[in-house]
This record gives sequence, C-alpha cells and structure tokens, in this order.
Amino acid sequence: MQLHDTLTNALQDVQPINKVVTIYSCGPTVYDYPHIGNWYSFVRWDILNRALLQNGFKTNWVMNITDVGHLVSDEDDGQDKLEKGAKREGKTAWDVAEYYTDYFTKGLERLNFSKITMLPKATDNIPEQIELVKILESKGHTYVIDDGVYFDTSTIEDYGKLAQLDLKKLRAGARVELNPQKKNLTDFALWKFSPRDEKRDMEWPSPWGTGFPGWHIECSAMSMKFLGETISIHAGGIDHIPVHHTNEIAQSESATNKPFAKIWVHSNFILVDGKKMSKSIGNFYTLEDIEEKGYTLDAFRLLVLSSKYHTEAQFSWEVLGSFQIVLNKLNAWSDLQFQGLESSELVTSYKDSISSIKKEIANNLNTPRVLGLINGMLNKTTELGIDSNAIKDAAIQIDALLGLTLSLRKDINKAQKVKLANRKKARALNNWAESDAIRDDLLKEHIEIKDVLGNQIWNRN
RNA sequence: GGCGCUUUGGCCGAGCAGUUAGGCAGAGGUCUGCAAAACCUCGUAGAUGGGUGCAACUCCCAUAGGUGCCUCCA
Repeated sequence: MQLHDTLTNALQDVQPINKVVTIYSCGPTVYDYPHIGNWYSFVRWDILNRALLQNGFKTNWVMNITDVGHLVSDEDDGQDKLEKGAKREGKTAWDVAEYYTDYFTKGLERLNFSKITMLPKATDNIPEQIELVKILESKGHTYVIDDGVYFDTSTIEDYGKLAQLDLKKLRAGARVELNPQKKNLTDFALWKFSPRDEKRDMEWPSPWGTGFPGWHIECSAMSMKFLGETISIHAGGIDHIPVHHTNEIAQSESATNKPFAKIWVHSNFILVDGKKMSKSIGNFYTLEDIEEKGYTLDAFRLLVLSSKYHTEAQFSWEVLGSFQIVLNKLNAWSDLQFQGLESSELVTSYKDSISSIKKEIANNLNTPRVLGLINGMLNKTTELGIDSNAIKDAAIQIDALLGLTLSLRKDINKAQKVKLANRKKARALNNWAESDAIRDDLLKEHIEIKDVLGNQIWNRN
C-alpha cells in the first residue's frame, strides 16, 4: 500500500513496525464543536485505517485529544484555546475539555469510525512531556526566557524540512514583531509559565516553574509513549505542516536521533461554497447542521470519499444533496439482500469487484475511483440478475472498507410482508386498484415498491 | 509585502502526453396496466496567452481567479 508522503513529496510504501502499522493522527482541540472541515480530515484517517486492515495489515492507531496548551495563535503569545473557551462559557477549562471530549467521542460513533486504539489526553501525560523537555535540555536544544522554555531551532541542521521552509525568506516576509527574547523567529515554546498574577485552571509544577506544556510537545511525547520512537504514519491536516508538524519533527528527532515518522500524510481543506470555512462568513457547519437539513452522515461520508485527500475539496448543500441521492441508491441496493433472489453469476462478479476495490484504495487511498468501481458493481446487479446473499456479503465488505452502514439495513416486518403477498395476488387477477392501494399504503410506511422483471422489489426510504 | 498550492463539461470529481473515468442534475428514447426502477443515446470539458513535443487536459513560462502559510477563526 502506498501513500503520498509530504516529506519526500512522493508515493511511499507503508512500512509496518514490528509487523504492525503504527498511526498517529493529530486529534481535536476540545474547546468548541468540531466543524465538518475537522471531521473531513478525521474521516480520511478512518479510511486509512480501514484500507490497511482490509489489505491485511495490523494497525495501531492513536489519536490525541488536545485539552491544554493549544494557543489561539500558533505563535506563542496567544491565549490558550481551552482557557479562552472556559471564560466564554463561564466554566473551568477542565469542564470545557470534558464536555467537548465527550461530544467528540460520540461524534466518532455517529460517523461510524473504525476502532481507534487509543485517544489519550494531553493532560493525562504531563510527566512524559516534562521528561521529553528535560532530554532536550540535556542535549542543549533549549533556553529559558521570561514566559517559558523554548526550543532553539538554530541547534539543528534540517529545521523546516517538512514544509521546505526557507528560513531567510520567512524572516524577510514576516510582518510580526519578533519577541525580543526569542533567539530565532522559528523557536517555539516547550513549556509555558503561568502568568505571575493569575492562577490558571490548568497548571502543573515543573523543574522550570509552574505552567503548562506547549502545544507541540504533547504529540511528540504521546506518540513516542504509545507507539515508539519511530512510527509508520503520522497524519494531520495540511495546516499542521509549517508549524505543528515541523516542530514535532524538530523536538522528537533531536531527542531520539531517529526518524519520527516514516510517512507524513496531510489532508487538504474542504471549501464551503468555494470559500474557506469561517465563523464570520457563516459557512461554519457541524454534524447537527447536516442532520437538521435532512441529510445523513453516511451521505457526508460519501462526499468526503468523492475526492482524494491530497486535493482541495468542495462542500455545498447542493453537493451534499447529490451524494444523498447516491447513498439512497446504495441503500435500495442493500435492501435487495432480504428479497430471496439468486444469481450465481453475480457472486463471481462481486468477488472480482471487491478485490479490485481493495487494490484501488491501497493506491494512495483513491476513494473517487473506488466509488466508480462500486457504481460499476451495482450496474452488474441488474445485468446479471440479483443475488441476495451476494449483496449481503458485498454490503458488509463495502462497509468495512468505507465505514458506511449499508449492511445494517433491516428487513420489512411480517405485516408488511403480508401486504406484499396480497398485492401479488391482486396483480395476478389484474386488480390494479387493489395493487395500487397497497403500494400507496406501504409508501406511508416508507416502503417503496417497484415492479421489476415480474418481481415486486421493495426498498426502505 | 514574502513563499507555496490550485483552476477539468450546469455541479462534484479521477486517471492519463496519443484509446470512455465515474457520479449528480438535464434532454430524448426502450420497457411498462399505472408509477417507479433499469437500460440506451446526447451535450462532446480541461481558466487565459504563449512555448516544448510527431502528439498536451496531462510538461514548461507568463497572466488572471481561488486558496494556504507567514498574521485571530482548521
């Protein structure tokens, strides 16, 4: 299986570590509701995990919960997002973190995520973060100024290799005032001190003074703690490349002298109505907005899968609507699994399709191609005849790969089956009035009837 | 202001230097008690201007739009 690696800007083979593919993906900062852009990225890594599993790999996937230290700005002079959220809501930072962590984990279930091995919180791993700063200090990579312990980026040769940062040009183009105590523009905080006259909700003692960890150190510390010093894949949003991941690499590789991750994958943004999502424009949507407008989260998943993770994608209600239609067709297809039809040719055809689908997703997660293949697969259904068992199996396999819920469809109940039988009798007698009445009746129960090839085919809508 | 990325038909969106992507929407048709579904056909895309090549949507340059980071909201 191959993925596009940001560091080498090329396709690279996924390499297991001790026979397990280890994945670390940067998770949510739990200070507010995640929007569909956040979910868009997380769904990508769910697909990555599923694609690996379905292609025979074992995986160990860790996604962190940032519940402290993520400043409003990536610069180190902004406010802590958690403390700011707490102030806004009149709660403590701990309450805010708990509320949004809970919301997030429920969201993972609502979106039918595959098994994430671990969702560690930054605040549960403070000693490991302090320990990592100590190692960096002992190796001469740090210095202390008024407001914290900083990483001296001039102590390493290849700082900025991920983002291909040209440090001279970065400095020339910068408009912000450099903190006079910082040695280099790119130096970043490893540990921040609590303000002198203020007690923070979240603060811990450290060898350098009471305070809280910088945002980047948590990912390095937890990735190493739970997955080892070198991992197979590190994943995140494209926005993490220039600062967050660049700094993770700097501090991790300085501490261990080993490569931090074999492959770096980044998901691009999804634009809403052609614009970047932002609260001020009012195109800032959540999962609730999707459901309130009558769309399903499966349809949203299809929308995510319709583009490649590496390219910029478009979201609009019109586009989501078109994927809801596609999903409804897939669901109608899945409903055929209850209708006792047989075709041996279809069984073979599906096997071939599923196998090429697995190959295609292993090709840098080419999900748009996968959707094309699934469409071809569905076309075969009418061409070769319908086989209920084959459809049941195929639905299970598609769900395992894409995280849809096609295999969770329910059969109609006994009363509905009786109505269907009565309709068949009426039709045999050319009693169209009776036949149509039953069809209308079932439609009220959201069961739609179509008369295909002499059979009554139903689907739930 | 600096440094990048991107631009495919009404909409979404792939691959590919020369052979159909696919889907959604739309038009026409076949089938059908009706309806729906299904199937067939169609519009014949590649921001603009140059360049390299026997050949460019696919490579290079410029211009324009979008977008990202440096500079709050991913």
